[in-house]
Amino acid sequence: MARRLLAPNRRSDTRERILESATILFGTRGFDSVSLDQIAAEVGIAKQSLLYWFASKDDLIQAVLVNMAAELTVVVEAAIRSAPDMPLDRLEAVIHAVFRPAVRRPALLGLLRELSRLPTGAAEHLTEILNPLVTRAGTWLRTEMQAGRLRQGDPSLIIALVYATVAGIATEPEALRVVGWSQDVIGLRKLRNELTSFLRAALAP
Amino acid sequence: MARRLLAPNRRSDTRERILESATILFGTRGFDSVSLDQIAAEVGIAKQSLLYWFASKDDLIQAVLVNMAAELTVVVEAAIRSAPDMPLDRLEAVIHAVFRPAVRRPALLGLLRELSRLPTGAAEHLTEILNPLVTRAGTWLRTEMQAGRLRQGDPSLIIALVYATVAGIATEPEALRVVGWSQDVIGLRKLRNELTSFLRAALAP
DNA sequence: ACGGTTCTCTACCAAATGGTAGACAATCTC
DNA sequence: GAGATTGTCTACCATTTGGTAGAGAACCGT
Repeated sequence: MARRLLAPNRRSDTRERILESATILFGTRGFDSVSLDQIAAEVGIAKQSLLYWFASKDDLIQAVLVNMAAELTVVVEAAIRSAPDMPLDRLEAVIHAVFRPAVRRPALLGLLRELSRLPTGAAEHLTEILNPLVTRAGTWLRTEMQAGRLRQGDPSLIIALVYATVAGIATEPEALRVVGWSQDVIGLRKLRNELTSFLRAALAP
Repeated sequence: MARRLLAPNRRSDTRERILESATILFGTRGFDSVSLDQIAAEVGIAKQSLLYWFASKDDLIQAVLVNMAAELTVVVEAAIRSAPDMPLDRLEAVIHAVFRPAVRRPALLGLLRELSRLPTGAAEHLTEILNPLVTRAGTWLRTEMQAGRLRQGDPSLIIALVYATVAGIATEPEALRVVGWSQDVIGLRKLRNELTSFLRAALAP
């Protein structure tokens, strides 16, 4: 697992390309539904070359998950830092930030849905990365509520609402289609705008 | 596929037991991650007995989906009919109704998430069952809004919000755990209550 | 030029998967 | 009671899966 650290990687983006393809495939079709052969074919290499970079499928899954958590963290942290100071405006900025990767790479959030398919405890170390993010958002919301700049409520619900909406809708266009909704009825951008104005109405003090 | 219609089924609940086990397993772990052997073992029969009742895995999946759609329809329709007349109260009643199967059988809603893993068009006939449900809810919300009994907004968002929250949270306890939330922080019942009061705040005229 | 490292490949394997063929027992119909 | 139907099973099969063994090419520092 630390092999990569010992060897100076000369010039090979293979590992990154594998991670990228694996993220998309795993996120859209699930861990169990995607074979190493398919990922390798997508990257354009042989399966055994893939197994050179990642010792096993589990290894690859772990790497993909850590990658995803790090990427989400960067996006959200940046949004929080650079957002305006008014709580509702900042909330909107964060929501926009969360929606952005969802729009461009729905697979990223699809990975979160895949966590339940892992053996128990297999994603434990993700907690270290994602928990601070959620905790920080929660304490910020609570502070604003106590300061009277947001209506009282449960910060956890706000976060859960945003997460569920983005993850649930962004990664499930098929479920929406089956229900009879086209992308016109509830496309991602429209959904984002509706959600923010909705939260504004619900949270204005 | 019509074999069952020709033969009068004497006394055998095997088919129903298979459907029940398959619903739970498919809904929690996904179509591709569950083998016919596992389902058969859960029911307590041999795989070949399962294949006697359902000609193929695809057949079984289709049957499970139709079953799910019908069950959801019954629950929601009943809630709409027997709910009080005040729009916010009725909305709350419907939300409670949607949460009920999610609490007792999260797998039922988990099946909706699985739709995206099906080959394109494989779940087309589900539209006939589920679309009327969603359409009906949408027109009702719109009517109430136009009558001034609910604040103006996009009915689609309300429905999407409720669906995403229930489906996203109910069927993904693992994702919540990874983020660092225990069931205490955002258990289903608490979430349901928070969501309804939240919607009340946002939708009161 | 040479020995070692890095990287990709072909060939192969054991296990699991969806599915078929058909035997056998219980039950129903007449 | 005889024959057909219904339901469950054991045995088997072709394909796919994750993974191993090891050969060979390209590149490195010396």
